[in-house]
Order: sequence, then structure tokens, then C-alpha cells
Amino acid sequence: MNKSEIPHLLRGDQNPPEKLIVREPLVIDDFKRIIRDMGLKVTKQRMGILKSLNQGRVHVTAQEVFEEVSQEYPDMGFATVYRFLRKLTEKNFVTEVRLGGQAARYELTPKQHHDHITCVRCGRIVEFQNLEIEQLQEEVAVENGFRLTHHVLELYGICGDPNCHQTN
Amino acid sequence: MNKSEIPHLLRGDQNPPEKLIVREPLVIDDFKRIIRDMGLKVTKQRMGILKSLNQGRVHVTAQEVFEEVSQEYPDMGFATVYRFLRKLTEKNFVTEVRLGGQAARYELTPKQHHDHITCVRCGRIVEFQNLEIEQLQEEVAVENGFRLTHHVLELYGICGDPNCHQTN
DNA sequence: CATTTAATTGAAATTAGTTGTCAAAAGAGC
DNA sequence: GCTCTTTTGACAACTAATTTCAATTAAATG
Repeated sequence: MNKSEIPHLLRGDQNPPEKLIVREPLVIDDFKRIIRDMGLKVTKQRMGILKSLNQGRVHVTAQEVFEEVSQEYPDMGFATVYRFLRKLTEKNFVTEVRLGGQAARYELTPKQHHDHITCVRCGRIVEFQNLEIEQLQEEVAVENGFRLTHHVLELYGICGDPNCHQTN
Repeated sequence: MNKSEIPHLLRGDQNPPEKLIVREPLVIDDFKRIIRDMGLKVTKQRMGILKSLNQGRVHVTAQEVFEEVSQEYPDMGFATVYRFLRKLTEKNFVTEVRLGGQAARYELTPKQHHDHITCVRCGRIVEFQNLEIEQLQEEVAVENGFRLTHHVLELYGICGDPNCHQTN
């Protein structure tokens, strides 16, 4: 095993390598930049929504975002959340996930595309990537004379989690 | 070639063999049997809904079924359509297909499982089957500790149909 | 820092799809 | 036909999401 593969704490280094430094204060500026890049004004509401999406659980509903941001800014309406989530989705900063006939769920668009497998009993959502499936989807599209733009792949099953039981 | 394999018209038989007789009136009895098998009473409304699902286009919305059946039974309510579609879906005589945040679409459950590819420009829906993808989905589930119950795979793209343009 | 202007906001009304309620109507066994 | 239970239509209610609009606020400018 090469020395560089040993975690810095075990190696006894004085300081962790630079890339492990957490850059807390920059996050807020990142949000501002995202909003400005969309040609929109920076408001507390929009900052709160981005913060909620960033540090909260993934796959949240608009209602959940609303409730979370409301804690900090009590006088805030649904409409603002829906409006901004729609903009974010249009600009692809956020991805909308729809499961069955339920309310849409949102997540900051991940760098790597992935799909979801959801437990029908406890509601737990696990992300996965499968390039073979992606490739086969392309082939199916071509076979049927389509140029593929996007897809929805949601698997449903029962998970083996020991805590899985009417959690949700 | 055995004589019994030759189509009856070519064989010059007086009457066609029993199993080749087209049983038009029986279709209605099939509907009645389906309804009774579900432990429900046979009503004109339910017969109309099954007839609509059977001979109409596939992938219809509840509204479309309602409108079609209303032609024959003008005093009929949405609720009846929704209620019966739900029952049919529960019993798996009908399959519900949800595309994005749109209204649910229904089709008589096909003998062969299939998924859909939808044109984002004209709305045309094509069915496809891909056993490799099905197999890979099973594998993904197992890898993540799930027992797969079902899945949703919807591909979206632009179709090469010459009539494809704002048809919908 | 004050002024101006256009974007943004919350509240409430509105829409679409679907489900629940309930008295009246209608199957189906006798 | 008669009775019993299910089913029905009309309408209210509900959920998720969108639209409307007057009041507020960000931010460009002076």
C-alpha cells in the first residue's frame, strides 16, 4: 500500500491535505452566483430555498422546502417556492423527480446522472447508476425511430433495511 | 402437411371449424365475466367503460373514457369512471401509466409486459419490450438489497414520424 | 445615501385531477 | 315483483400546482 493512500489522520500528518478543507463561507456566495447567473434578483427567500435544497435531505417536496424555509422566514408563501423551483428546474440547477401520482420531489441536479429505487414499504430512496441500462435505452429509442431526449426509470421494491417498516 | 393444418376455406369444408368462428357477441359476455369475477355487479356504466377501454385507443385518460361512454349514457358521472378504473387497476385488469405530472392514462393490462417511449413534440406513444433492461433492473435491485416489485420506465424523445409536429 | 424602476413577493383565488359523501336508483337473488 | 345491498350521479372537498395583483423590495443610478 502506497503511503499516499493512507488517510492523513492515520499517517500522522500535521495538517490534512488542502482538498479536504471545508469551505463553509463560500457556499452562500455560490448560491448568489447561481441566482444571478439565472438573471434573477437575490432575495432571502431564494437564498433560503437553495440552502434548504443544499443541506437538507435530497428528494424533498415543495411543501417540505416551504416548511423548512418558513422556520427562518415565517412570512413566506408557497407560491415563491413553486415559482423558484420551476425556474431552477428550467435552468437545470434542480431536477424534478416524480413518483407515481404523488407530489413532485426535487434535488440539486447531480453531476452524475442517476435513477432511483424506492422502497414501497418504508419510502427509503436509493440512487443508482447503470450505464448498461442507459446504453440499452439509447438502442431502444433508435430501433423505434426516436432521438432520445430523456427518460424516467424508477424501480420499486422492498428493501432489506432492518428499520424498514411503516417508517413513512 | 396434415389435412387438418390446411385452412378450412382452402380445404373446401362446408362449415368452418368451431374455433375459427368469430364470436362477436361473446365479447360482451367476457366483460360481464370480468366484472363478476371482481365480485361486482354488472351495470351499463361498467360495461361501457370496459367497452371503451377495449375498442378505443390505448393510453386513454379517465376524462377521455368519461367522454366516450357519455355519448351512449349521457347521465353518467366522472366519479363512476374513476371508481371503476381504480378497481380495475387494483385487480390488475387495467394498468395505470403516469407520464410526468400529467393525468393518469389507462390501458387493458397487456399479456406481455411493455414500457413506453413518448414523443415530446407530438405526444405519440410507442410500446416496446426489452428483456435485457428488465434483467438489469433485477440485478440493480439485488445489488442494493431490494426485492423488486415493479418499475416505471418511460423514454422520451423526438420521433421521426413525418406527421410529427404539434399534433398534440 | 436617496431615488427610481422593474422584479419579486405573499395572500388569495383558480385550476386540474381525483376522491369522498350521501340520498336516490338499480342489480340480483328469491 | 320484492327485498336487500351495491352502485350511482351530483356535488362538495381535496391536493398539488399555478395565476393574479397590489404591496414590497432589490439594485441600478444619480
